Amino acid sequence: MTDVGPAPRRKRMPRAEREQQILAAAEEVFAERGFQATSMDEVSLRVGVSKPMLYEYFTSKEGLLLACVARIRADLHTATLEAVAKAEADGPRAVLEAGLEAYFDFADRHGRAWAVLLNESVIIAGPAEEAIEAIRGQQTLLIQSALSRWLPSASPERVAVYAHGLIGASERVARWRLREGAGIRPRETAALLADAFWPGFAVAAGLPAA
Amino acid sequence: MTDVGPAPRRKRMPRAEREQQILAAAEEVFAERGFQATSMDEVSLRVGVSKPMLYEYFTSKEGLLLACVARIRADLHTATLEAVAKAEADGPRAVLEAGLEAYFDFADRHGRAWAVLLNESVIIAGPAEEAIEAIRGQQTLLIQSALSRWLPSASPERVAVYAHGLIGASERVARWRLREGAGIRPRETAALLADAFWPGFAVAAGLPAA
DNA sequence: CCGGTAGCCTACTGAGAGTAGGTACCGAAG
DNA sequence: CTTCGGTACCTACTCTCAGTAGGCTACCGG
Repeated sequence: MTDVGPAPRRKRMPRAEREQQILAAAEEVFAERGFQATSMDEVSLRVGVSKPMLYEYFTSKEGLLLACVARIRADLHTATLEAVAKAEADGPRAVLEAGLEAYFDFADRHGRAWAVLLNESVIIAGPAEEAIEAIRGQQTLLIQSALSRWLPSASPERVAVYAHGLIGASERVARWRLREGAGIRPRETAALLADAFWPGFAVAAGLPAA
Repeated sequence: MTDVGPAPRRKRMPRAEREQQILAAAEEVFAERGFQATSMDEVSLRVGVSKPMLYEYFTSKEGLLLACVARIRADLHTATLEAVAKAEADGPRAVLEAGLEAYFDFADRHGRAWAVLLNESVIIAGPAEEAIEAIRGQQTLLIQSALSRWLPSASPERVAVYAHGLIGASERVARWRLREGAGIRPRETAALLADAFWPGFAVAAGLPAA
């Protein structure tokens, strides 16, 4: 029982920095174990900070998840925006493809973290569910606005269905790629999915489907 | 402290029947509260049976969820099959639309139970995740086989992407309908989503996109 | 050098998943 | 009718883990 002093006493650190550390650790653990099987004790252990800190900064386990989701979604959002902006000049079909490719690429790079944080582990039933849907809503809005620019004559319902359909399709295809190992690259996947949707968009816009 | 005997002693019942009772109650509670917030105690209370029974029959909380998922998925599967079979004579586009309509209709009828059991609450990270994906796989296979009949010249990757895309799109659109109240009927929703996908299918099949 | 506060901790409570180890009931064999 | 076996069922736990109460300490401005 050679007790070397009362406690190791971690180093102090400004709040913002600690928050980032915690988020990084939490993202890891969530990705490894999934939300359900993640324990706050393990996260705190991995950061090297005590549990009440996590609650101080993120209120609850769901809060912590939510913060992770918000962060990774924001990254996804900017990545997509960037890709889309670059393709803008090449016309709508190129934009669609670039957006999809950015998405699959992002999913590839973030592996299970992407799957857990943005899809499966969205367990929550209460207010957090709303919050997560709200975050997803940004993405939907982005697509909806792009769509209604290209399809000015389409009804709002049509635009909504197309936008949500596109998002759902992307998510599920990305998930499939993750699970099957999928020897098919983001670029080709994007092209295939664009093939599925583009003719529909073209028809709705009154253009030839080619 | 007027204790009226040691316990009310429920009625005995053959296993299969009890299992159905339990599944019904569990589906209710899962739908109301979501997986996370559902307690086995509450389920057992609602069935009027003690907790160890649930574990005897379903092994774990995840096992119970899984059984619910399997049951509701099976219902969905037969509903879809039926609708599709009826539309078979009217050609592929009709089949697509009928399948989608059956899906949205099913989601409408089962409300939150559908959302929780088939989408959001799929929390699980371990083997249960696999099991759930496997169940979903049936549906994917169904669509894939239909697709490869209509698009005999398409590569397997293309068929896979289209199939997963279609499923993802349906799920997300159904979810959107559920959340927004969506004053748009299953029939019209199906037509819109079919509009989104059909031209792509037609192009892939080498037909006019009309 | 002396508050004030922001970052941090130990040590608890309570809820709920899962289990050990029985008891009551029923049909069949003796 | 009685014992035997099996199946449905129960009470009363354990243990893990989210979340909290309450206090200590390092650092900064005055």
